[in-house]
Amino acid sequence: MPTSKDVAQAAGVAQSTVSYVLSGKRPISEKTRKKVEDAIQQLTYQPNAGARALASRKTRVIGLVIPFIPELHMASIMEFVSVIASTARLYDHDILLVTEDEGAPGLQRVVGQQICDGLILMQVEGDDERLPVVRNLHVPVVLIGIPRDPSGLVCIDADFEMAGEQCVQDLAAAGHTVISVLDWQREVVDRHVNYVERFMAGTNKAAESLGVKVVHLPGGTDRDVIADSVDKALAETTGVPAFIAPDGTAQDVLRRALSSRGLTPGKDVSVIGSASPTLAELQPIPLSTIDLRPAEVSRRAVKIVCDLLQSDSRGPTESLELVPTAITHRSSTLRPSPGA
Amino acid sequence: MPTSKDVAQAAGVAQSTVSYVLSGKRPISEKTRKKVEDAIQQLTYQPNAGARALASRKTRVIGLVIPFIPELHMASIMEFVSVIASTARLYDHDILLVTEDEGAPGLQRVVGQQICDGLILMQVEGDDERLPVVRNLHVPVVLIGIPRDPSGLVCIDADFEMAGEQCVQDLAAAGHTVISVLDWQREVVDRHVNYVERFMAGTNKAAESLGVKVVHLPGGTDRDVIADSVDKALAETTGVPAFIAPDGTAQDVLRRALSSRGLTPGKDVSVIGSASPTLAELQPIPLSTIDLRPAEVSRRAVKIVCDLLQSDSRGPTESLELVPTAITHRSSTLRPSPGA
DNA sequence: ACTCAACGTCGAAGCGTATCGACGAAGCGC
DNA sequence: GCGCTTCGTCGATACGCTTCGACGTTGAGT
Repeated sequence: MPTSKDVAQAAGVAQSTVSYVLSGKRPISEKTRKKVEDAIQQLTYQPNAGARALASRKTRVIGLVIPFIPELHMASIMEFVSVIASTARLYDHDILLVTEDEGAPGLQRVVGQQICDGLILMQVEGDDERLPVVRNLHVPVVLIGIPRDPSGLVCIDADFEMAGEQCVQDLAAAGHTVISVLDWQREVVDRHVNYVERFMAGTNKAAESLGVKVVHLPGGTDRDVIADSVDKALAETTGVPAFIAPDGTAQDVLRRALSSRGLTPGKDVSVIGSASPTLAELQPIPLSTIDLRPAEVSRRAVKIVCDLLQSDSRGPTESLELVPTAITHRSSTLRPSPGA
Repeated sequence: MPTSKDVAQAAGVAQSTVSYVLSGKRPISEKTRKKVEDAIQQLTYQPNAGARALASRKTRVIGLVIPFIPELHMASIMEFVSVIASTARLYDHDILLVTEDEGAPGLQRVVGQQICDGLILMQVEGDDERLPVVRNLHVPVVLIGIPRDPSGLVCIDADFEMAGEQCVQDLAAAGHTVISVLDWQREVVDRHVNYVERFMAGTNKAAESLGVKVVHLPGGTDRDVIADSVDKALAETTGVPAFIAPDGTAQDVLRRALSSRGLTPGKDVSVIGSASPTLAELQPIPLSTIDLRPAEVSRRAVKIVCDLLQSDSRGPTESLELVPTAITHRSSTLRPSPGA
């Protein structure tokens, strides 16, 4: 592998000049720049990341802590991961995977060994055990998800409360007076993942202001649980029943339960699921969805870390961003009745 | 951040001694080792990755090239990613994400800048444009998937041919004489991903030796396509129909098409889907599955790279490993009739 | 014509680790 | 008791880059 010294030699300049051509941190004459760039081309020189990191104290790597619990909707997690990795490249950074099972020590490891310049944590719980550690890490950390106490932390997430409101408003506008909301899986609820509560709060708020009734029911992927929830919902409803299934994993089971009871979404029942535009395409039926904007959340998370990295802010930072959500109508919900 | 020099000072030894304590590459007396380890503890010393990489010419990082095309079954991709990351830690390595859209230049980048010591590529196509580059990279590369010409490459994958055989054998044993196989999505088939062909070959081979009929039909997630395929299959079948859906994305749509025709899996139709044990749990019905062993494939891929890394083999290596698959019976298939 | 400020380039000093050769101290056989 | 190996430690150097201070060169201003 050629080094910058080889390039310097080939171009007839000093090694430091090569470095300045690459970094642009000092003015270089057009003539010299050309000589150096030609030499780089010819030798197919690429700077050594280790040496660069050692000298500059920047690795240009961001650690991404990913969850893998089957109860989460993996397709959507993957969308986060993928967009985060692509976006990081736009900022000339790379992504290092850290699995959630490494826990807090894992964070200390990658930061302590200076493998990463910053971190992004996914699936942050209400009282995440890693939070105290995060607060004391001297590198930028962005949380995807809002913990119970976000003080001293930088957080971003979809606006789940808005999402809840939008779903209820939408169904109310279509004439539904009783709306059933399937909860996330027990495993998720029990972790006090804050978005569950925010979503539910949104549905309640909208229900109150619109004078409709919202019924919360157990969700998940267990067939019997869902069947039970559906039966309860049907019992509570006089008109056309409506369901909101914000948890991606519950959608298939719900659809199945409805269809086995002879109910067709968009005809004798309304269903709003959750999916990004990308994933909605793959649904077995044209599902009306609430888009929780995983791609946008991912992009912003990366931007925030990179901005913090650049501003080199060592002081404690704190911020909270909520990304607006949006409903997309497909044929699984009733149209608003103009007469209503 | 403390350095090894600080540790040396605190322990009253030379810096090189600290290094030898950590690496174990030279004998160290019990007394000295203890002093050094205490100092490390006290200072919470962690070696600097950049400096280590620079001096040792090893980064302890493996690049993982991930696909993100919606047509793939993302939940299963995520299972690969997650297991690969965890396994890498067992070998004291980390995983750097490289997205597929960086293409061949992306590989040259991470290897050229010496960000990684080795690579794992997922979703390798039959005539992958990256193969010529891979052959000339002077680092270990493991492909998950088998290209058309695997010469000079190290490949691993599930044994899709075995999987195809097992599915057909199983359904034949349950008394089915006509078996319909849903193909992968067009987008996947058109990329000549080799596992598609291997799976189909397996089904044909078994069909021939068992004297049953295998019908190949278009798959994917398009409702109309699947509906069409189901109708064709039903027309071809006299007894109880049987379906194999090796592509995870097609399963939901297939189930829906069957149920809307009044067919119940395990009763008047047999269905074998594809899922790892982890993911099978989350299916809306107890689906009999072919397990394509993503976790095992992942573990072995990591092991192979790490072994190659250790043996430091610069010479061209070539190998091909197939991981045996297995069928798990749940209630979506008929039981073998003892009288048959 | 002379001063002074850019401008462009160079040399050298680190950054923190791994590793090689050297060297004193023991332990062995004869 | 002598030379010899083995053990345990040290000092020095190399790894490839960034960055700082220094220095020669121009061109503008007076």
